[in-house]
Amino acid sequence: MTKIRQVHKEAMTLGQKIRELREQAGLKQRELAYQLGIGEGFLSKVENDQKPLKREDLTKLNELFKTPIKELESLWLANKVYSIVRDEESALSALKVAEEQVKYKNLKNA
Amino acid sequence: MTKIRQVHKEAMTLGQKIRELREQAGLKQRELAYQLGIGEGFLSKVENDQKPLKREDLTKLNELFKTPIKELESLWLANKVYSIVRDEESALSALKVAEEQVKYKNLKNA
DNA sequence: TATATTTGACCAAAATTAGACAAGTACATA
DNA sequence: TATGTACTTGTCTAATTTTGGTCAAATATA
Repeated sequence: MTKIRQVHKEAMTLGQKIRELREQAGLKQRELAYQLGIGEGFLSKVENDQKPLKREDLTKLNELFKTPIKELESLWLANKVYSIVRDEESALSALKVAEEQVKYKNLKNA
Repeated sequence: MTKIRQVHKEAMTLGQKIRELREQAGLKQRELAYQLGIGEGFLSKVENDQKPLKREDLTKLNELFKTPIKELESLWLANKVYSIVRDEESALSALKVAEEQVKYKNLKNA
Protein backbone atom coordinates (compact mmCIF):
# COMPACT_ATOMS: atom_id res chain seq x y z
CA MET A 1 0.00 0.00 0.00
CA THR A 2 1.59 3.20 -1.17
CA LYS A 3 1.15 6.45 0.60
CA ILE A 4 -0.28 9.07 -1.69
CA ARG A 5 1.37 12.41 -1.35
CA GLN A 6 -0.94 15.37 -0.95
CA VAL A 7 0.19 17.37 -3.94
CA HIS A 8 -1.70 20.59 -3.53
CA LYS A 9 -2.36 21.08 0.13
CA GLU A 10 -4.55 24.11 0.34
CA ALA A 11 -3.48 26.83 2.76
CA MET A 12 -7.04 27.56 3.74
CA THR A 13 -7.90 30.43 6.01
CA LEU A 14 -10.93 30.85 8.23
CA GLY A 15 -12.38 33.47 5.92
CA GLN A 16 -12.08 31.20 2.92
CA LYS A 17 -13.66 28.37 4.84
CA ILE A 18 -16.59 30.47 5.94
CA ARG A 19 -17.18 31.72 2.43
CA GLU A 20 -17.07 28.15 1.15
CA LEU A 21 -19.59 26.99 3.71
CA ARG A 22 -21.85 29.93 3.08
CA GLU A 23 -21.84 29.44 -0.67
CA GLN A 24 -22.43 25.73 -0.37
CA ALA A 25 -25.46 26.57 1.70
CA GLY A 26 -26.60 29.03 -0.95
CA LEU A 27 -26.67 31.97 1.39
CA LYS A 28 -25.95 35.61 0.64
CA GLN A 29 -23.60 37.48 2.92
CA ARG A 30 -26.49 39.54 4.19
CA GLU A 31 -28.39 36.42 5.17
CA LEU A 32 -25.54 34.82 7.04
CA ALA A 33 -24.62 38.15 8.60
CA TYR A 34 -28.16 38.40 9.90
CA GLN A 35 -27.94 34.93 11.42
CA LEU A 36 -24.76 35.94 13.18
CA GLY A 37 -26.12 39.28 14.25
CA ILE A 38 -23.54 41.37 12.44
CA GLY A 39 -23.58 43.68 9.43
CA GLU A 40 -22.83 42.47 5.95
CA GLY A 41 -19.83 44.76 5.65
CA PHE A 42 -18.32 43.16 8.67
CA LEU A 43 -18.91 39.67 7.36
CA SER A 44 -17.26 40.63 4.12
CA LYS A 45 -14.17 41.63 6.03
CA VAL A 46 -14.26 38.40 7.97
CA GLU A 47 -14.39 36.36 4.80
CA ASN A 48 -11.43 38.33 3.48
CA ASP A 49 -9.54 37.82 6.73
CA GLN A 50 -9.44 41.52 7.41
CA LYS A 51 -11.31 41.27 10.66
CA PRO A 52 -11.31 38.49 13.20
CA LEU A 53 -14.54 36.80 14.12
CA LYS A 54 -15.62 36.53 17.73
CA ARG A 55 -14.96 33.12 19.05
CA GLU A 56 -18.52 32.48 20.12
CA ASP A 57 -19.60 32.97 16.56
CA LEU A 58 -17.76 29.79 15.66
CA THR A 59 -20.37 27.92 17.63
CA LYS A 60 -23.14 29.59 15.69
CA LEU A 61 -21.43 28.74 12.42
CA ASN A 62 -21.11 25.20 13.58
CA GLU A 63 -24.79 24.96 14.36
CA LEU A 64 -25.66 26.35 10.97
CA PHE A 65 -23.27 24.32 8.89
CA LYS A 66 -22.59 21.19 10.93
CA THR A 67 -18.90 21.31 10.24
CA PRO A 68 -16.40 19.81 12.68
CA ILE A 69 -15.95 22.55 15.27
CA LYS A 70 -12.32 21.61 15.75
CA GLU A 71 -11.56 22.63 12.20
CA LEU A 72 -13.09 26.06 12.57
CA GLU A 73 -11.37 26.61 15.89
CA SER A 74 -8.06 25.59 14.49
CA LEU A 75 -8.42 27.96 11.56
CA TRP A 76 -9.56 30.73 13.88
CA LEU A 77 -6.54 30.31 16.08
CA ALA A 78 -4.27 30.01 13.07
CA ASN A 79 -5.50 33.39 11.88
CA LYS A 80 -4.63 34.93 15.22
CA VAL A 81 -1.18 33.43 15.12
CA TYR A 82 -0.61 34.40 11.54
CA SER A 83 -1.61 37.98 12.22
CA ILE A 84 1.21 38.35 14.71
CA VAL A 85 3.96 36.63 12.72
CA ARG A 86 2.82 37.81 9.29
CA ASP A 87 5.43 40.44 8.61
CA GLU A 88 8.16 39.09 10.82
CA GLU A 89 11.38 37.91 9.37
CA SER A 90 11.74 35.17 11.94
CA ALA A 91 8.17 33.98 11.52
CA LEU A 92 9.00 30.42 10.58
CA SER A 93 11.61 29.78 13.21
CA ALA A 94 9.40 31.36 15.85
CA LEU A 95 6.59 29.02 14.87
CA LYS A 96 8.94 26.06 15.19
CA VAL A 97 10.04 27.18 18.64
CA ALA A 98 6.45 27.71 19.76
CA GLU A 99 5.60 24.28 18.45
CA GLU A 100 8.37 22.72 20.49
CA GLN A 101 7.14 24.53 23.54
CA VAL A 102 3.64 23.22 23.04
CA LYS A 103 4.92 19.69 22.58
CA TYR A 104 7.12 20.00 25.62
CA LYS A 105 4.20 21.20 27.71
CA ASN A 106 2.02 18.38 26.43
CA LEU A 107 4.67 15.89 27.47
CA LYS A 108 4.81 17.28 30.98
CA ASN A 109 1.09 17.10 31.66
CA ALA A 110 0.55 13.86 29.79
CA MET B 1 25.94 7.27 7.53
CA THR B 2 23.26 7.07 10.17
CA LYS B 3 21.21 10.02 11.17
CA ILE B 4 21.51 10.72 14.85
CA ARG B 5 18.24 11.51 16.46
CA GLN B 6 18.21 14.63 18.63
CA VAL B 7 17.20 13.05 21.88
CA HIS B 8 16.76 16.02 24.16
CA LYS B 9 16.16 19.06 22.04
CA GLU B 10 15.84 21.92 24.45
CA ALA B 11 12.63 23.91 24.20
CA MET B 12 14.31 27.14 25.20
CA THR B 13 12.27 30.22 25.94
CA LEU B 14 13.35 33.85 25.79
CA GLY B 15 13.35 34.10 29.57
CA GLN B 16 15.60 31.09 29.90
CA LYS B 17 17.93 32.46 27.28
CA ILE B 18 18.19 35.82 28.99
CA ARG B 19 18.89 34.21 32.33
CA GLU B 20 21.55 32.05 30.74
CA LEU B 21 23.23 35.04 29.15
CA ARG B 22 23.04 37.08 32.32
CA GLU B 23 24.54 34.34 34.45
CA GLN B 24 27.29 33.66 31.97
CA ALA B 25 28.15 37.34 32.21
CA GLY B 26 28.15 37.09 35.99
CA LEU B 27 25.48 39.73 36.46
CA LYS B 28 22.83 39.97 39.14
CA GLN B 29 19.26 40.64 38.09
CA ARG B 30 19.48 44.08 39.64
CA GLU B 31 22.52 44.92 37.56
CA LEU B 32 21.05 43.82 34.26
CA ALA B 33 17.74 45.42 35.16
CA TYR B 34 19.57 48.67 35.69
CA GLN B 35 21.23 48.42 32.29
CA LEU B 36 17.83 47.90 30.73
CA GLY B 37 16.23 50.64 32.74
CA ILE B 38 13.68 48.42 34.45
CA GLY B 39 13.12 47.18 37.99
CA GLU B 40 14.52 43.89 39.22
CA GLY B 41 11.05 42.54 39.90
CA PHE B 42 10.12 43.06 36.33
CA LEU B 43 13.24 41.37 35.03
CA SER B 44 12.53 38.41 37.25
CA LYS B 45 9.15 38.07 35.59
CA VAL B 46 10.71 38.37 32.19
CA GLU B 47 13.17 35.59 32.94
CA ASN B 48 10.28 33.45 34.08
CA ASP B 49 8.27 34.27 30.98
CA GLN B 50 5.54 35.89 32.99
CA LYS B 51 5.92 39.27 31.33
CA PRO B 52 6.98 40.10 27.81
CA LEU B 53 9.98 42.26 27.21
CA LYS B 54 9.76 45.33 25.03
CA ARG B 55 11.11 44.64 21.64
CA GLU B 56 13.64 47.45 21.70
CA ASP B 57 15.19 45.87 24.75
CA LEU B 58 16.31 43.00 22.57
CA THR B 59 18.70 45.39 20.90
CA LYS B 60 20.11 46.42 24.25
CA LEU B 61 20.54 42.80 25.23
CA ASN B 62 22.29 42.18 21.99
CA GLU B 63 24.72 45.02 22.58
CA LEU B 64 25.46 43.73 26.03
CA PHE B 65 25.82 40.07 25.20
CA LYS B 66 26.78 39.96 21.52
CA THR B 67 24.38 37.16 20.80
CA PRO B 68 22.89 36.71 17.34
CA ILE B 69 19.96 39.11 17.33
CA LYS B 70 17.92 36.77 15.14
CA GLU B 71 17.89 34.21 17.88
CA LEU B 72 16.55 36.62 20.47
CA GLU B 73 13.96 37.94 18.09
CA SER B 74 12.83 34.50 17.19
CA LEU B 75 12.47 33.53 20.84
CA TRP B 76 10.68 36.78 21.57
CA LEU B 77 8.18 36.16 18.82
CA ALA B 78 7.81 32.54 19.82
CA ASN B 79 6.81 33.66 23.30
CA LYS B 80 4.12 35.87 21.87
CA VAL B 81 2.81 33.04 19.76
CA TYR B 82 2.98 30.56 22.59
CA SER B 83 1.08 32.88 24.89
CA ILE B 84 -1.90 32.83 22.58
CA VAL B 85 -1.97 29.11 21.82
CA ARG B 86 -0.83 27.95 25.24
CA ASP B 87 -4.09 26.65 26.59
CA GLU B 88 -5.78 25.89 23.34
CA GLU B 89 -6.72 22.39 22.41
CA SER B 90 -6.01 22.97 18.76
CA ALA B 91 -2.67 24.64 19.40
CA LEU B 92 -0.60 22.28 17.32
CA SER B 93 -2.83 22.14 14.29
CA ALA B 94 -3.24 25.90 14.37
CA LEU B 95 0.52 26.30 14.34
CA LYS B 96 0.75 23.99 11.35
CA VAL B 97 -1.86 25.97 9.48
CA ALA B 98 -0.17 29.26 10.30
CA GLU B 99 3.11 27.78 9.11
CA GLU B 100 1.57 26.84 5.80
CA GLN B 101 0.19 30.32 5.43
CA VAL B 102 3.61 31.84 6.05
CA LYS B 103 5.20 29.51 3.53
CA TYR B 104 2.49 30.23 1.00
CA LYS B 105 2.98 33.96 1.44
CA ASN B 106 6.75 33.58 1.10
CA LEU B 107 6.24 31.73 -2.16
CA LYS B 108 4.08 34.48 -3.57
CA ASN B 109 6.48 37.34 -2.89
CA ALA B 110 9.61 35.37 -3.66
C1' DT C 1 21.44 38.15 58.64
C1' DA C 2 22.32 39.85 54.22
C1' DT C 3 21.68 39.31 49.45
C1' DA C 4 19.09 37.68 45.49
C1' DT C 5 14.99 36.40 43.47
C1' DT C 6 10.01 35.76 43.14
C1' DT C 7 5.37 36.98 43.48
C1' DG C 8 0.98 39.49 44.00
C1' DA C 9 -1.52 43.64 43.70
C1' DC C 10 -2.04 47.56 41.44
C1' DC C 11 -1.98 51.15 37.62
C1' DA C 12 -1.80 54.59 33.56
C1' DA C 13 -1.23 54.61 28.89
C1' DA C 14 -1.39 52.51 24.58
C1' DA C 15 -3.22 49.26 21.42
C1' DT C 16 -6.71 46.20 19.81
C1' DT C 17 -11.42 44.61 19.18
C1' DA C 18 -15.80 44.46 17.37
C1' DG C 19 -18.31 46.52 15.18
C1' DA C 20 -21.54 50.58 12.47
C1' DC C 21 -22.19 53.11 8.58
C1' DA C 22 -21.80 55.08 4.10
C1' DA C 23 -19.71 55.20 -0.10
C1' DG C 24 -17.58 52.67 -3.71
C1' DT C 25 -17.23 48.46 -7.02
C1' DA C 26 -18.65 44.58 -9.82
C1' DC C 27 -21.65 42.50 -12.46
C1' DA C 28 -25.82 40.99 -14.49
C1' DT C 29 -29.75 42.18 -17.03
C1' DA C 30 -33.95 44.69 -18.42
C1' DT D 1 -28.01 53.01 -20.31
C1' DA D 2 -29.98 52.68 -15.98
C1' DT D 3 -30.97 49.75 -12.11
C1' DG D 4 -30.63 46.41 -8.80
C1' DT D 5 -28.14 43.14 -6.10
C1' DA D 6 -24.11 41.57 -3.88
C1' DC D 7 -19.98 42.53 -2.11
C1' DT D 8 -15.95 45.47 -0.63
C1' DT D 9 -13.68 49.07 1.57
C1' DG D 10 -12.53 53.37 4.24
C1' DT D 11 -13.38 55.95 8.25
C1' DC D 12 -14.84 56.31 12.71
C1' DT D 13 -15.72 54.91 17.74
C1' DA D 14 -16.59 53.07 22.44
C1' DA D 15 -15.20 49.54 25.12
C1' DT D 16 -12.10 46.22 26.28
C1' DT D 17 -7.35 44.24 26.56
C1' DT D 18 -2.67 44.40 26.70
C1' DT D 19 1.60 46.57 27.69
C1' DG D 20 4.98 47.87 30.56
C1' DG D 21 5.81 48.63 34.27
C1' DT D 22 6.13 49.92 40.13
C1' DC D 23 6.27 48.65 44.77
C1' DA D 24 6.12 45.93 48.85
C1' DA D 25 5.96 41.61 50.77
C1' DA D 26 7.27 36.86 50.58
C1' DT D 27 10.90 33.41 49.66
C1' DA D 28 14.89 31.38 48.79
C1' DT D 29 19.91 31.11 49.33
C1' DA D 30 24.47 31.86 51.09
